Amino acid sequence: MKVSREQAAQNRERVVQTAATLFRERGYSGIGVADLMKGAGLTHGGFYGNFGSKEALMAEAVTYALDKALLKWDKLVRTQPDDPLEAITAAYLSTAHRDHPGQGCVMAALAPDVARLAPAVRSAMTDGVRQQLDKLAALMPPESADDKRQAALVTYASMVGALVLARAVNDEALSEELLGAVHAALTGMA
Amino acid sequence: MKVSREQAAQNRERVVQTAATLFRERGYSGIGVADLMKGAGLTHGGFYGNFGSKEALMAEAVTYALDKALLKWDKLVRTQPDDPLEAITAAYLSTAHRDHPGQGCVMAALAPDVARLAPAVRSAMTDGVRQQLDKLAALMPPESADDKRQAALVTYASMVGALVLARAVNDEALSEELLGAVHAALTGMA
DNA sequence: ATTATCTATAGATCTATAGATAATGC
DNA sequence: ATTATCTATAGATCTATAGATAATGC
Repeated sequence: MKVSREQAAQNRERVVQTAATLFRERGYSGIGVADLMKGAGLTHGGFYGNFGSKEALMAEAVTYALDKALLKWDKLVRTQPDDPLEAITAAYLSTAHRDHPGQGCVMAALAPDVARLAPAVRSAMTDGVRQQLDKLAALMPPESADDKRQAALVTYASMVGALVLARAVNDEALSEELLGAVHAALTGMA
Repeated sequence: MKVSREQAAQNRERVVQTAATLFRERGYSGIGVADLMKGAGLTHGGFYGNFGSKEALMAEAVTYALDKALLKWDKLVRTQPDDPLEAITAAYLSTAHRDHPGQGCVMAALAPDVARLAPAVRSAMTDGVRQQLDKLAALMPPESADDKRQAALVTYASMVGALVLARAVNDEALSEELLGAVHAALTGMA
C-alpha cells in the first residue's frame, strides 16, 4: 500500500494534473473528490493527506494549468518568430482549442466558477491573467508604446470572450463566425 | 394547499425568475432544485409537476434572462439615442454589472456551464447570442455596411470576455483596468 | 517507526418519485 | 372531480474523517 517518497510526490502531481483537466472539462462542481482521485488512479481516502480541501486542489490545478499555458505560448512564439501574436491568436481561436477545454485556457473554462470561490483560487487566477497580459503586451507592435498595455487588455478580453461564446453556442457556423471575426480583427491590428 | 390556476401560473413564473437569478449567482451545479423552489416560496415536491428536469428549468431560465436583457438594451438605446452603442457598452462594462451577476449577462455568468448541458439549453443560449448580435450590428456606425456584422461579433466577444475576467480576478485595479480598456476601445471604434 | 494509501463510514445534499391533502372549478 | 402543492422518501452522490494496512526509510 505505501509507496516510496518519490512515488508519492509523483502521485500528488498526477492528482493536480488530473484535476486541471477534469475541472476544465466538467466545472468545479461538476466533478467530485472521489472521481478526481480515481482519475489519478488512487482512492479518495488519501485525498486529505495531500490537500486541505477541494478548493485548495482547485487553486493548485489553476496554477498548474496557467504555468503550462505560458510555456505553450512561449513555444508558439518560437515557432513563428516573424509574427508571434498571430501564432498565439490562431491557436487560441482554433476549433481544436474550442473542442478540447480540458487542455485549454483556464479562464475560458473556469472563470465564472473561480469568481465564486475563495481568495486562494482567485489569486491563482489573477496571477495567471497578469502574466498572460504581460506576455501579450510584449508582443504588441511598438508604434505607440503606451498603448501596448491597452492593446493587450483588449486582445485578451476578445480572445476569451470569443472562445467562451463559441463553446456555448449550438450552431457550428455561428461558433466559427465568432472565432473567425475576432481572429481577423486581431490580425488587422498589427 | 391547492391554489387557483392563475396563481399556479404566477408561481411557475416565479420559479423561472428565481432560477434565472440563482443559476447566474451560483452556477448550474451550485444550486439544487430544493433551494430553487424554496427561493420561490415553494417546497421541492412540486417541482416535477411544472418542469421535466433541472435542465429543462435551466433552458427556460436562460430564455427568460435573455428576453429581459434585450428589453434592457432597448431601454438603454431609448435613453441615449445619440449614442446607443455607448449606452450599452457603458452599462455592460460597469462595476455595477460586474458586481451583480444574478441580474446580469447570462453569457458571462453561465456560458461554460451551458457548453456542458443538453441541446435544449444550448439552443436557448444560441438564440440569445444571435438576437444580441443582431441588435448590436444595427447600432454599428454605417461607414462600411458589410462590416457591421464583423464589428458586432468583435464588440460582443470583447464585452463578454472583459466581464468574465473582471469578475474572476482578485484585484480591483486590474478588474477595472479590463473593463475600462475594452470600454475605451469600443468607444474609439465609432 | 514512520507514513502513503486503503477501506469504511458519517452526515449532508442531490435529483427524482410516490402518494396524501385540500382548495379550485366544473 | 380535478389538480397544485405538500410531506416523505428512495437511491445516489458529495465532502470530509477515522482507523487499518503494509511498504518505506531510518
